Amino acid sequence: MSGHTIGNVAKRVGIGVETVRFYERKGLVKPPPRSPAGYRLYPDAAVDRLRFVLRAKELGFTLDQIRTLLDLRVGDGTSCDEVRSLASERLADVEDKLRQLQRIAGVLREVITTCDDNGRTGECPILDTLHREADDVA
Amino acid sequence: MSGHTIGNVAKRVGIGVETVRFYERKGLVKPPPRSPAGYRLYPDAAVDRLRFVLRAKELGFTLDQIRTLLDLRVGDGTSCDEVRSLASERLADVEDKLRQLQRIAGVLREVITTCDDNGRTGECPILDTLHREADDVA
DNA sequence: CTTGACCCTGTAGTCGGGTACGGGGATTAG
DNA sequence: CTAATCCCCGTACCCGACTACAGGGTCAAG
Repeated sequence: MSGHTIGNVAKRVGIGVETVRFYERKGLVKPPPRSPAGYRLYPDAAVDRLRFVLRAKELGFTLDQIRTLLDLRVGDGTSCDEVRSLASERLADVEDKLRQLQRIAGVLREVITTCDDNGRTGECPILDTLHREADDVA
Repeated sequence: MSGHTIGNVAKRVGIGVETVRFYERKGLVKPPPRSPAGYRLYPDAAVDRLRFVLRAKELGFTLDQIRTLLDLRVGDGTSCDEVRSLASERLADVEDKLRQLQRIAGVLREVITTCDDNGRTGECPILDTLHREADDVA
């Protein structure tokens, strides 16, 4: 009735049931209520939470970092100051990643258009571009 | 004379010598010339390349992906079309990551300012925000 | 000409993040 | 009723990315 089985949830987000249980052990999804027979019965929110985990993972966050991201909601024992400073730390990480990615995106665009113009790879100053990029950041 | 020893290079970029050799085995840095005694002697470019690897890793690229990024310069045997399509693929990845990160950054900023306004965590609709975010993306 | 800080090549161990059993109950379709 | 399919728990295994030896050569300082 109320709640999706683990297999159902797993299929929705495109991962295995083992992985969902693994994330539960790691504290990334909270243990859901159980059916009389002991089956996990997930609320809809669990699906969203799992999707969030997967996206964050794609972006290079570790499971630990993702947990602290999600734990920002703790609410009761934690002061707003703590939450804010945690969030600020994460925001700084994220903004740094954004800057780096924008550089890489720029380089790739340059590579692509440069290649467009002349037909041969030998003339594409790709590694040079990557080098300049690397120097800039260094 | 011409070239930095592995330890020197490793210290400059802030990793261990073992890791540099590991990256060489993985094809992320090309084998440098050797001294008569067999010591690796790296050109300055190697330092840049290593820094690039580290940044890319931070951004959630696997070592394999980073290698293909760096191999874009191959030049001789590869056609410009190949290079362009590789670069386009990577660019698509990168742009996707950028979008996701921008969302997360937005959520974090919202969390921070919301927390600013009222003093207590219980009132910060943080998980709600994360949820809305997750729903949007779904 | 020795001592200490490097370097070399292996190979083995670690850690994060899963993935795959094995043995056993629950549910549901026919 | 029974077979297929799902779920439970626990343990063991796997892969990517390091990290740490072991055993031995090199080099600059004193």
